[in-house]
Formats: sequence, structure tokens, C-alpha cells
Amino acid sequence: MKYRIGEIAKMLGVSAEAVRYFEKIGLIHPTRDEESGYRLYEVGEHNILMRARGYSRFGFTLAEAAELIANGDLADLTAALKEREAPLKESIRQQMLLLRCLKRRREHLERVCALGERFRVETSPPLYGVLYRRGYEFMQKEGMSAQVREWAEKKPFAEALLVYKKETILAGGKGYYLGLCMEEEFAKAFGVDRQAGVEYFPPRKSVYSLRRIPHERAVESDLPRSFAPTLAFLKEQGLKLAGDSCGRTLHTSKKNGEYVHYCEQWFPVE
Amino acid sequence: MKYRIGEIAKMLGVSAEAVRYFEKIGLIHPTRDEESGYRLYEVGEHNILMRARGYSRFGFTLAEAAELIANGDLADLTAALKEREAPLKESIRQQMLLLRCLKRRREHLERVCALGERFRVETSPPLYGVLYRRGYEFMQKEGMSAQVREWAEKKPFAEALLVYKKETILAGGKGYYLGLCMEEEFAKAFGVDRQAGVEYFPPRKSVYSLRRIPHERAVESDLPRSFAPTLAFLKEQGLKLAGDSCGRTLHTSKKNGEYVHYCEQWFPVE
DNA sequence: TTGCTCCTCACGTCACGTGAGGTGGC
DNA sequence: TTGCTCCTCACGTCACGTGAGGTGGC
Repeated sequence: MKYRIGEIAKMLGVSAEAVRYFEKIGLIHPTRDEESGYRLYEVGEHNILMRARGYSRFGFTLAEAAELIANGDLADLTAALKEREAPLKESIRQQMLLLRCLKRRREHLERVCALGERFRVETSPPLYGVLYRRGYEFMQKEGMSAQVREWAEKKPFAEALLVYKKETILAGGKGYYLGLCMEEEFAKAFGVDRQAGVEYFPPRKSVYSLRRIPHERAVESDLPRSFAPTLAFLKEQGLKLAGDSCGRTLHTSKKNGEYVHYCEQWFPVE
Repeated sequence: MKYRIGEIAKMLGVSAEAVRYFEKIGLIHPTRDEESGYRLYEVGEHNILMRARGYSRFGFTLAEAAELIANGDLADLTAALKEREAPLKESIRQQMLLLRCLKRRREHLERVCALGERFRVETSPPLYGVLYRRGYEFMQKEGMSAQVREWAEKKPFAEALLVYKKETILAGGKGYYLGLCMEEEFAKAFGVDRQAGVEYFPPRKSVYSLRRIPHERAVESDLPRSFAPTLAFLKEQGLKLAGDSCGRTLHTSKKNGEYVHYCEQWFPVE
């Protein structure tokens, strides 16, 4: 008994085009009906396609599956399966971390959006970070770009970090630093918490503010003005700035053709 | 300060070609050095690329990341992150099941390969299965192809099932059935254990045999011959065949241009 | 005749990688 | 001059999906 492509595709749960592709890469070699030119398949070919599908789900490419089926004995199969274990394990580890990160990020966004742009006093989260940019220029430190590259590869666990020095804030000055930071949990998971050159920002009683900073070019010139409400709030509450301020850029997007940065910032107080 | 493509690529940990691609899809719009034609980047563009990288790791395409950055506010970002949670969770669940399956399969292969083709008495594993093929033809049952399709999509958890009726074995006949089976753990995880039309093969005291069955065409004609050693072993041990035999095809590959099936079979005994 | 299935090309997807052949910068 | 960086095509990857335009089968 011979079957046409549609029947084979239906039994496999794939498209006829997919079955033609399996032929193209050499997994199967259906015969042809001389008159109609239709492809004709035997049950054995369905069998091979089932098997290849199973192997491809284990993470092999169809070419690798075809190779196992063409030339692999039980020992080859066993070895091939064993080789897939470590990458799959690692992928699961990464995805579990990613899910935690995704949830935390979303919950954090919901919390800060609900509270809006009002100031409030809270304890800042423990953060680890590296700085690589001062104002509009990359900083030139020994071996910096390798470290930044390493942290950049840890995105989205690594987030945009924004630091203002205490003196700058108080003096109404213009300097700021940009970098990458990680929450303590992830910094420890990736082992960057004890890396040389990494700064630790411990939890501190702080004034939290969420601001929309117009666009890149406006940051420096707007700095003194942007600090004014914060400084006013500190004064009103009888609080004193007690150190450098760190924060994260939660998102960046265009408004009326210009980039706007959604920045949260913790201003430590005594 | 303007930077060239190599510097930006290095800070991001990607290739220059990747940075050009980010421009092509409209994430960034570097200016050009009029004389050399070199692309020139500002730190803000590095910033955008970092952000896009983070979003793409969360599972967004670069186009989606670009859209979030071009038009998404904090609420859009929050909603987009939330939408990623369920698929990521599901992916983790699938991969954890897959890892268990991969390990079990590999360990089983190691065990049976170590013992080789000797007969032995053991308890068969509990299996759930559907039959869809008798000899060289698909069976025509009501709604069968939908069920087979469903099981085929569960590959590699679903494995090739081979069933011989007791009468066939004893009479030296030629019939056999092919289908898909799942180990109890996976059948329960996918909820197919209580599906209509699914057969249950309970654990039974059995004679286990691992055979290499030459090729598709040889199966039927070789059947009586292939059962002979098993029947001889049963007789020698004073055992009596007590029911239909089920088994799995562990692998299929070519030897000298012909397919060979590596089949394990449990012959239940009293 | 109608509706379905099948055929072959060719091009698209996603995020780039890989040459090929040529130029700028120190 | 040398070695490095950059440029623009164009084509490849992986497992197919999507038409376009045409034919076979009942």
C-alpha cells in the first residue's frame, strides 16, 4: 500500500511542504506515480519521519537526525543523547533565572507605576554594578571594555545603572555616570558579586523618585533643575542627603520624536 | 564624542555586522563621516542597543524590542513583559520533561546495550499506547488519524510501539501492530492515560529480548523465524507465554543500505 | 464542472555569519 | 608599505511557510 503526501502529512501532524522538505534533506526518498507525478510513500517512510521528529525534539538538527538514522548504531545514539544533556540542563537553568527576572521586573514596574511620580522614603535594594560611561563619553579604564562586554552579555539580568555623586547633586552640578547593575540574587548567581572593579550599593534608607528625563542631550543641562524637586522634598521632610545616588533606567522610548528615559533613583538619607 | 562601529560592537560584545543589522531594522540611525563613509555612533545609540538586547533576551524579536523602544511607555512594557511569562513557564515545563525523558532514554539504552542480546526474565514497564498500523498498512479507525497526530506531536515522549498477539507468536503467524507508546510518567503528565482508545500495558513478569530486525520488508516473512529463539528460551526455562507481547523500537538505522530496527520486546510469562 | 489535492518554482522568515572585492587611517 | 578597520554587495543558515501559476483525480 502506498500513500500520498497529504495522508503522510496528516498522520505526522505536519504540512505537506514539511514532508517535501524532509525529502529534500535526504531523510526519505519517496517513489513517484509515473502518470501524475505525485509522490508515493510507504509506511516505512512514515516511520522514519516519526523517528526523526523525536530526535529533532531532543535538540538535534534534522541533518543530525538524518545522520543518526543513516549511520548511527545504538552506541552512537546513546552518545548523542548524552551530549544533549548538559546543554539542555544549562538552558533550563537560564530560563528559570530568566523567568524570575521577568516576574520581578514586571512586579517592580507595576509597583512603581501605581505609586507614580510621588517621592517616598524607602530602603533601596542591594545592587552590584560597574560604571563605564561618564556623561557622553565612555570611560577609559584598564580592561574595562572586557568587563562591560561580560556584563552586557548578562542582559537582561544586568540593567542600566545611573549614578550621581552627592557633591554634584548638592552643588547643582552636571556630572553623572552610567553603567550596568544587577540585583544581589542575580549577581550571586552569575558570580559577579566578588569581581574586581564591581561596586556594591548596599540597601539604605532613601528617598525614591521616578522621573521621566527628556532626552539624552537634555540630561546634563537639565540636571540642576531636575534635582530641585527632590532637594525641596528633602528639605520639607527635614532629611539630609547622605551619599551618592544610584538608580536604574526602567525603559527608554520616544515621545514626539525624542527619547525619554524612565529613571528611578534612590537618594540616600540619614 | 563619536564612536566607530568596532568600538560600539566591542562594548556590546557583538560583531560589527550585528551592529549594521540593528541599523537595518531601524533600531538606531548612526550618522556618517562624510569623508570616509564610516558610521559614527553616539553613546545614546549604544544605550539603545543595550536595552534592545535585554528585551530580546526576554523573548521579544528585535522588531518587537524596536517597537517598545520607539512607541512603548511603561504600561506597554509592563504588559509586554507579562505576556512573556506564560510561554516561558510552559517552555521550562517542557524542557524539564524533555530532560527527564532524555536521561531515562540514555540510561535505558546503556542498560540494554550492556546486557546485549541475551534473554532474561524481568518485569515489563507500565506503558500506554495507541495502535495505528497493522503490517504494512495504516489501520482505518474512526477518528484515528487525529489521535495519532496528537500522539505524534508528543514525540519524543511518545515512542514507537510494536505489538504481537499471543496467538500469532504461538502459531508462527505473520501479523504485527505498530503504534506509539508512552511511559506511565509521561502519559500522566500529558493526560493521555485516560484518553479513549488508549491501551494500557501493565507491568508483567516477562522475557525481555533485544533484537535487530533486518528491514521493513523482512519483518513479516522473518517473523516466525525471529520468534524461534524466544520460544526456545521459554521452553528451556519451563515458562509459558501468557499474553500479547509489546515492545519498543529503540532506534532505526541503515546497515549496508538496508534499514535495521533495534527492537526490544517483552513476552509476558506466567 | 467543482472542489480538492498535488506539482514546481521562487521568495520570505530571523538574526545575523561569511566571504569577495575594495577603500580609509595611522 | 603594512596591518587594521571599515565599506557594500550577495549569498548562506534552519525548518519550513506563503503565494503564483498550473495540473491530476473523483
